[in-house]
Amino acid sequence: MEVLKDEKIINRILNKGVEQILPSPDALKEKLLSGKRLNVYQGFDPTAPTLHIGHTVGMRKLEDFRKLGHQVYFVIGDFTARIGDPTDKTSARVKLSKEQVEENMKVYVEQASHIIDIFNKENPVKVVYNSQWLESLNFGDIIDIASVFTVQQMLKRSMFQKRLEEDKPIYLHEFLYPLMQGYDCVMMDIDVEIGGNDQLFNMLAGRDLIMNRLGKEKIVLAGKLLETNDGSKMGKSEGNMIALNDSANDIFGKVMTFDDKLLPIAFEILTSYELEQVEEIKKRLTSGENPMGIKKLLAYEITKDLRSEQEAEKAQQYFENIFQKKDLSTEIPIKMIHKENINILDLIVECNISSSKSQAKRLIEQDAVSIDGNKIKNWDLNIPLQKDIILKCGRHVYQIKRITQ
RNA sequence: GCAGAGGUGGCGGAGCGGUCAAACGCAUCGGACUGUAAAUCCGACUCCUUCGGGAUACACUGGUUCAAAUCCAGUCCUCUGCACCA
Repeated sequence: MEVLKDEKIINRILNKGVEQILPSPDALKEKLLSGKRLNVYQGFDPTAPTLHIGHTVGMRKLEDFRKLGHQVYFVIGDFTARIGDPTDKTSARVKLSKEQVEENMKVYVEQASHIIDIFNKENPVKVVYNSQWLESLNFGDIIDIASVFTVQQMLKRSMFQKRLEEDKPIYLHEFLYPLMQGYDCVMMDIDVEIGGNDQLFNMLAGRDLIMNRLGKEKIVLAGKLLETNDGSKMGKSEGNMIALNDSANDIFGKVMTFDDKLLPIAFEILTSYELEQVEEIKKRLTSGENPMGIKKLLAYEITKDLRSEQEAEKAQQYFENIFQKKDLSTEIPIKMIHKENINILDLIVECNISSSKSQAKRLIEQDAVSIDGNKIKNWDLNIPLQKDIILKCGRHVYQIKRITQ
């Protein structure tokens, strides 16, 4: 396949959502203009049962490279996942079993295909598993690789520093993680590696190794992370981590809980908006426009890319009806109950809103629960299921239907 | 191996014989206010309950006591220092 030099795409690769490019943006630009077909990759460790929205940032970049005709590798880090990346962890990570990892990676390619045209006819992406080469390394090979790095180099990492200060253990195998990632690069003869900025250290390790082994300079492209400099961010701990297997309604809803300050960065890294359009958004925000409307636009864009236009439209309607107009008549998740009547506590537990009856009881005491719009005050209430009812509990809404057998 | 310090709820971290389901902070969840934003305020935050209570919990296992997260013994684990350096 011929390599294109589309100015617009190249510009996007170099600037949009980029935190830093090493050794320099010019070095990358030069390679992109050289006409040579580059080997580009990002690794995804199957440590969780689903990819999340943070992963899509790199995937969009990969797609741009693919469009230009470069060879893109979608690397599933099935081996590295079992070791555990120490990045950002102030304590050692529990190692995953081979079975867990296999279970997790099942859906990764399918999910990624929403963003990357993996099976494109002209220029398909190569999906590879790093256990393919890492599993067969022997101790001699590993020592060989390890000899390229120094302990001082490893200890530079801030989270190792932190653990040293806190007298927490650093296990030897944790030093090996960047080496493995570096070895991936060598095996695929990588020209450009893409990853989040938190992956910088690991990616740089690969630079050293590939220089040592193949005598060539790998370019590292570190993407921006979804956070603001005052600490607002999206993540699991914020409760609004968007998993790629979330429903359209959930994706839309979770975006709506983003902190306003995240809007510009979110448009830049999570949507297909061009940088000029992102500037436009920023202007609208500073001009005093209600951020809510802009956030809806963001939610729509993200939902559309991850699902489809139709689903995004439906999700927006759902959101507006349920949460803004407080109209409970539109489509809401349906829960089937096989009984004629049910205790309110059991019902809440059935719907997975809370995991225990005690907790459900507390929710009722806190005025969180309503049925058909009426607040529930007593926890010993029996709910007759002669007709469908609407259960609302905090931000969860369910329509309850009875199944007659 | 020796010596010292230590292991408390999702996390950090008090408590050091009864009033401890465990201070305080963070995170989380509800409510108020809103835009399912932020900020702020209020409340909740082991499980079960016939709502009176009950059952488990402070690394593990035993013991002492009317009574243990708190005292004793053993076990496991972590950290620090020293020793060992094949």
